Amino acid sequence: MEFDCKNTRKTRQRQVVLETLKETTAHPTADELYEEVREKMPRVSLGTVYRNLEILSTCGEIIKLDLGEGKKRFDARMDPHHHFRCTQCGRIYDLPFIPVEGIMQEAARMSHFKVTGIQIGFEGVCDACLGNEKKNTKEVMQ
Amino acid sequence: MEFDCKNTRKTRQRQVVLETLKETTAHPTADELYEEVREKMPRVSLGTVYRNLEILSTCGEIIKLDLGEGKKRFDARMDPHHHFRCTQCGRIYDLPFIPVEGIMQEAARMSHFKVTGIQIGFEGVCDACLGNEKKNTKEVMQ
DNA sequence: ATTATATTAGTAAAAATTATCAATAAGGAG
DNA sequence: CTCCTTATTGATAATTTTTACTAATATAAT
Repeated sequence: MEFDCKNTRKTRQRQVVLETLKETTAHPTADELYEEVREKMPRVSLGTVYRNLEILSTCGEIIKLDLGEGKKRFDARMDPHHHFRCTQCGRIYDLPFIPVEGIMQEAARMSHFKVTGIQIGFEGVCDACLGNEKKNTKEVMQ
Repeated sequence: MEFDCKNTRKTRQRQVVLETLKETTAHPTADELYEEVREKMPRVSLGTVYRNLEILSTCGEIIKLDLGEGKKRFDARMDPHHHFRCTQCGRIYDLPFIPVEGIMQEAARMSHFKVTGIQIGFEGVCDACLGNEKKNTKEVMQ
């Protein structure tokens, strides 16, 4: 039942998926990453990208993000940090880490539940959109 | 382009959707709420439930939640509070509000972005699952 | 080299959500 | 109340995102 990360094999596909994700800071979706991986491995399948992203995140090599867009995004940056989504251009930015242990402890204290994780997503308007309102979504996306 | 909440009509379907959501604290998905609404209005369509949940949340009458499950949930409780998802039984619990202005200001200060919103979702193990580990998912869901 | 099995490509299917459209009904004007 | 505009509905199709299936292949241990 439990997935065993020690029994995974170092396949070429999995290496390319991880390596390609590490090359970007754009927090791509599975489909977006698939397009990039295809440039290196034209015969790779979308299912393989999905499967490897799932395995890599389960095994703690990458992070699976859900910023409330109805699809998942992935991030190979593993040091503690937060994410910010610009509501105008849709870009996802990294934000430096802000300690959240206090909030988690407070939540645990009030609920008596065992709080093991916290998902924080910031949203607002990014520098580019603040300074240049006339750029539309298409022009600044990705 | 911008949706105008003042031009909406008070339809029977919209009223029943809102009223039904207000009757529960289970944070139902659109599909789950559809089943409940059908008991009062057997001929209502799933699309109507989706559409009204979208309109009601856009107009600030309910809250749309995304706790990273790959589907949206809805909440008619409008006072400030947080959400906790039990990773064992899947239930969503309300948690009292914990002030988050400090974190938002810190994020804005570090990024120089305009931070307008923050999504926080806690996860862990709830009281019921902590105290009674042998209950499985099926038994305790909903 | 042999072997066990994790993984793959390709495809189908599932799940969640959105779009389409003729028919209906809300709500304002007269 | 009646007429009229148009927001909304039910029914269904289509889209989007993700997962499942399967025979063939590749990985890594023996």
